[in-house]
Amino acid sequence: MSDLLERLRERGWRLTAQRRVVAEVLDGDHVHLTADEVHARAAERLPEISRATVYNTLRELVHRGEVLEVATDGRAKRYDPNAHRPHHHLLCSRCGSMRDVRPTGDPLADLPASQSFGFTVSEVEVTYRGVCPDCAA
Amino acid sequence: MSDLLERLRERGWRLTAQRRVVAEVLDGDHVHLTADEVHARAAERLPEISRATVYNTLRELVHRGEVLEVATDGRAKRYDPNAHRPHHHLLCSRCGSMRDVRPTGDPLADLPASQSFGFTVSEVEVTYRGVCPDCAA
DNA sequence: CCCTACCTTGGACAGGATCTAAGGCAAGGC
DNA sequence: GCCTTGCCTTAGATCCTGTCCAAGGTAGGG
Ligand SMILES: [Mn+2]
Ligand SMILES: [Mn+2]
Ligand SMILES: [Zn+2]
Ligand SMILES: [Zn+2]
Repeated sequence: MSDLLERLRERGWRLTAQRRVVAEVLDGDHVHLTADEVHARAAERLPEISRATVYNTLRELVHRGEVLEVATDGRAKRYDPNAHRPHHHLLCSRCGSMRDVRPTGDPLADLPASQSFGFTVSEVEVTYRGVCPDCAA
Repeated sequence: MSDLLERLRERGWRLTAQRRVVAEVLDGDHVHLTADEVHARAAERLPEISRATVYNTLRELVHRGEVLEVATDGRAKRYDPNAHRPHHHLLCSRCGSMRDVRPTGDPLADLPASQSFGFTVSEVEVTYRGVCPDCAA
């Protein structure tokens, strides 16, 4: 993730301790943390970091395409560092845990022109719902 | 929609004027209203109806499977009376308007077992994003 | 080492949605 | 028809997520 910070710094981003810990927290596979979870984990390393800064940093990382923002139902949005390899999600309807999945096939191609209603369609998001092994036990 | 009310009454639902107007407002194709929009339209017919009752009624209709609840990013949830014919959505990323779509193919079948992570997968939701004709103009 | 534009901070604020306690009313039983 | 009772509705408080603000702090180019 440090190459991410380096990349952003070259684009004029100031490298602060707060941004560094947020980036460090957002690392790994199948990571889908809420803003408050990011804040809690960042605060373990940098206790004085504020909620506002976490929100600001997440918003900018999303805006620059480095982090994905995933809305799940009524709950808080989740932040996903795995933004560079497109993927979809498998969501446990009991506990809310998420896994990354890469289904076969191209859903974008499955939308016939007769169903486009004049929209310029650019993106498709697929969410599978089910019960995870832990919740099924 | 009156058969819906009749069905619910038989299951012990009290038939009140408030519930009737909410059900009347939620009728038609491509209908995806927010709770406040439902409230506004219901209030045209029944001015004293409260926001709380609209929320209560919507929650119960969703819980009984008569109305779909669709979460769109950061905005308010939308309520969709077209719950009995499964479908997916095409969402304008500018204005938030939605259309019902029925893509070809079965995305559930596109999730290989190797990608299921032990989940019991029961449902899939596909959201196409784009720009609607009005917003493109 | 300075300067300044950018960044961080706590707290106020806003919108969506839920909860509460008090009074209202649908509908079954007489 | 009218009572009764338990469900329903209501206004307003409250909660949660996320944004905004004004004041002070600091990264990093010169
Ligand atoms: Mn992911
Ligand atoms: Mn729909
Ligand atoms: Zn689970
Ligand atoms: Zn639009």
